[in-house]
Amino acid sequence: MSQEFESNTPIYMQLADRINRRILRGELQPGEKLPSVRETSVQSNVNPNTVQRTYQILEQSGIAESRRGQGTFVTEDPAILQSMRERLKREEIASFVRVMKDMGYEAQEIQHGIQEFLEEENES
Amino acid sequence: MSQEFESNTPIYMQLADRINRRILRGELQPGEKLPSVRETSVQSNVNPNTVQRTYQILEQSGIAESRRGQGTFVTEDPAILQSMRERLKREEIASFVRVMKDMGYEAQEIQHGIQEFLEEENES
DNA sequence: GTTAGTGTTCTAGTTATATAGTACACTAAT
DNA sequence: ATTAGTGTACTATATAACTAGAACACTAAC
Repeated sequence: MSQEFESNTPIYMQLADRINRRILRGELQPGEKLPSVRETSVQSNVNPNTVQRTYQILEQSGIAESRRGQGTFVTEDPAILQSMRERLKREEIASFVRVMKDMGYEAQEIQHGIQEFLEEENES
Repeated sequence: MSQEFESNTPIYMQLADRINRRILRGELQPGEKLPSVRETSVQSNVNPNTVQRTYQILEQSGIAESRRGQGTFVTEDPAILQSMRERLKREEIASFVRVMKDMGYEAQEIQHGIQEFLEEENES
């Protein structure tokens, strides 16, 4: 159970990221109910308050919806999920490319590095 | 001058990253002297103590060397720079790929996404 | 209307970070 | 020897972020 958390970034953000990705990759379906604040709190071994902040973030970003007395649910709107998936994809790529170029790598080297890595990963 | 700092990560780390990358991309040459703690403090508008921590990190990672009474210098050893460059490259790629796969993207989509991004970037 | 389950809010404490100020240690030049 | 310039170390303080704990508010089911 309960994966560990890194110390450098806030737990509620790490938790939000994890849930976000589970939704984006379809592991959690649109309209599906997330575990309650308290249940997640126990399972992840963090304070309910921390989970609450996580759910608050998920709601603000539009990917989930909290209904008092009922629970927190993945948004029903597949368009939101799709656009968020595209946006995050682009952001991740942009950030990655920026760092690589900042280290002095050119476009071709970046592409080649990725390709090489993916091939190696595939072999093992 | 003095670029701004983000609030989420420690200033001394952001500063270390910046200098690190300037070294890796050759903007700061092996053996070159970095500005003194106090000078950087003024230029970046942060406390000397914060700069000191930055330089301490750079020294611990082996990319720079501090000599009491003289200053802090980029390492003379090109092998260190080269291996560090390779290591960071690989780490960045691995981290990027992990996140992308975590969002549900397959190898091919990742490569394609990168390619697309780089082409767009080239046009503008 | 009572209860169990849910999200929400509030107050306080802990910790990490940054800063401030001062003093020390060493080097090179004069 | 003195001086100016450098890195280093220490203590104390302020502030913001994170976490903890408890209480509140709402909903659905019985």
